[in-house]
Amino acid sequence: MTDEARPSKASRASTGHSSGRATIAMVSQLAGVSPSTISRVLNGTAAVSELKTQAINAAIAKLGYVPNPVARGLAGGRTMSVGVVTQAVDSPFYGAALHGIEVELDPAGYRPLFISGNWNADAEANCIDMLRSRHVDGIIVLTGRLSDRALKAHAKDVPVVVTGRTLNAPGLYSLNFDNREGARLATHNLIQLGHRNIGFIAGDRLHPDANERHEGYRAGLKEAGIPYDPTLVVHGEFHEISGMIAVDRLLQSKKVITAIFAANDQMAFGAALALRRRSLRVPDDISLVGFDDVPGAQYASPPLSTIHQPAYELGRLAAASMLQLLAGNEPTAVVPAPRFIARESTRPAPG
Amino acid sequence: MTDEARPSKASRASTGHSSGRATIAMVSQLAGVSPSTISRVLNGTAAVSELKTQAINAAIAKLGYVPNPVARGLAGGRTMSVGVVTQAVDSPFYGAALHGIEVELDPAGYRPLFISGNWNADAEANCIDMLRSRHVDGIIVLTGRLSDRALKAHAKDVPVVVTGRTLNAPGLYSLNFDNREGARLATHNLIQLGHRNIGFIAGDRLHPDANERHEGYRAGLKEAGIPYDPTLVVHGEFHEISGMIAVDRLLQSKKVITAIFAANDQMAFGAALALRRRSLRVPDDISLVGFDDVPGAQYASPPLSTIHQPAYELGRLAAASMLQLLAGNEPTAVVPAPRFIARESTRPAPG
DNA sequence: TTGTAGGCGTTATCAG
DNA sequence: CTGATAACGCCTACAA
Repeated sequence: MTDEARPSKASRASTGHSSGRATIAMVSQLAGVSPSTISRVLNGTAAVSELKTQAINAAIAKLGYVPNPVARGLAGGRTMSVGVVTQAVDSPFYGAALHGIEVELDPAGYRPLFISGNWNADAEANCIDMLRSRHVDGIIVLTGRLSDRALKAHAKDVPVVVTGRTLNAPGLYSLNFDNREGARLATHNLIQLGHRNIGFIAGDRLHPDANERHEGYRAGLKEAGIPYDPTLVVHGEFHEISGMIAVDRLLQSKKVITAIFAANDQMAFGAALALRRRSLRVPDDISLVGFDDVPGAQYASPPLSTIHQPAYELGRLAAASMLQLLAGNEPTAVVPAPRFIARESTRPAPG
Repeated sequence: MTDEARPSKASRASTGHSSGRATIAMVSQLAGVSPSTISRVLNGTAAVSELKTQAINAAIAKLGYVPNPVARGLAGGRTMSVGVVTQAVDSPFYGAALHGIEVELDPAGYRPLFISGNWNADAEANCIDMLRSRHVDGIIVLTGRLSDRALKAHAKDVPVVVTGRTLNAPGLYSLNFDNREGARLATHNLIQLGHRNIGFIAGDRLHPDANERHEGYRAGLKEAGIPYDPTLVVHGEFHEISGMIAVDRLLQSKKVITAIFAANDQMAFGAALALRRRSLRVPDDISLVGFDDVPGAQYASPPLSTIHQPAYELGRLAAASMLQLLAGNEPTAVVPAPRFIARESTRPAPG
């Protein structure tokens, strides 16, 4: 039923393969108009008489003509593709963002070209070079480590949208999630539940997000008048094992701890497992809060309370902004504020 | 202004590349050789004298020349990109596979062009059309719903690698993971632990994998002489909620059940949560086994026993096979056999 | 408003 | 072995 369902396309001659075969020259002949005029109606480059426009559109429809992006790219026009520098195609977080980008770009006819930078500034620079050699029409950088300067430089040649930082420049738009506020919120909620001895599993120091979240933790403590105790803070590297190790360290310190806030969900999962190994129950013995709200958080045992980071949405916004930039408009997207999602890994502090 | 902004080009130590500004014409001039000859050494299209070859290579290095893939594509040569039709960029499983593809393709100079088919045959057909209009050099289809016939037809024009089915044709290579054997293995292991009343949470009937896994469950039962009881089987749709609902249904039947085998990890997580809600403990009261071994399985609470499906590896193998096809060789990749990963969600049956 | 001519950077097809 | 000479399919002056 896959193929039979498309008799119109199947009936077309040649290879039996549909799109992309017809060229502008063929349309030109069928419509009795010069190729340039066709290009004009296609790109809205100049006004074309109503009559010819119709003839052209008819011919295009009849031939099932679709412009060849490759030729377009060579000719200096648009490739209809936007490069996306991500950090890891796997990773629940980036995966969702990429999905959002794809969904938003698609109806506009653009295709994303994903490429992983692997948290490495040099690699990212290469990625961008590669994307530019491929003539992408725009570049979206998801939380890269590239310098602001480099980004601005690229923005002079091609529209750039970057997430994870705030940066203004012509042809450049940035979308920044408020990590600090998110972490403050998490801490605040724990405090509201009566917790005062809150362990913090921080992220990789080299990671900007990690530092912002750390700040947010301190801010949350401060506004409640709780002194910041460095011995309650352990640094991890954003993956599960870090969370497990962190819990061991936290518990070794013999300090009283009734809650733990991990700088991302993955470390929170690791922490949950480590606690389980020590027969400490979440949330009965210790409350636990994560950050990101990855897909798995909702169905973890117990479901993890966390700060929701709108990854999918962020992807869509980044793509939408790119589309606006491409259209010569000023992007207007605003990143949603962090939200605390109360699930079952938190409960009021004892006493 | 574009170029002045990059004074550090030479100072970039390691990769020392510069973005593809230099053209073949420039190399031609510097080396005192015709463009065609340069193309020849670049593609190994024909033998070139040692002397000129060196001059050319020197010029290329000096100019930091990198061929323009777009122009290449137009000229009928290779685009150096291979299309990848996946089902969902997010999804831990496909994410890992995509990563594997990217890693394997990269050193060969090829770039993957990802596009999601969203489990829809028509959408997949469009994806492929789009990829072809973009002149990709090859197409990798990850477990699509496209008909075998359609795939074979495409393989006539461009190399195709497909996973999730077994299919032979010229220019086409398939990589199939043995789902049936994996499910048999899971069932077998549960039986080895003494379980005889094993509930099965099956997957979406429309999904080939689901049916194969269902068969494997039956095979495992049969080889142990345990009769297949349809009331112990509930169909889900491969996501967590399905797992939760399935557990409810399974428990309502009032049958004795000491273990549950879910056709994928996500449903297993859902099942774990539903059991928790009913105060049934895993594995103390009920053993649980999943399928896929997604990244989160290892750090779930408790860590989930499951069948390891080598997603990353599969991606690499698919890409490697594509590279072989592209080189005109016969692929030789073989998918690793399923393995049962014993973790902490299973234990011997009571009694 | 429209057509013509040239070029984008490579590869392929010819002759030598 | 090597160099001209066409394409590839489209866009953008320039001219009409």
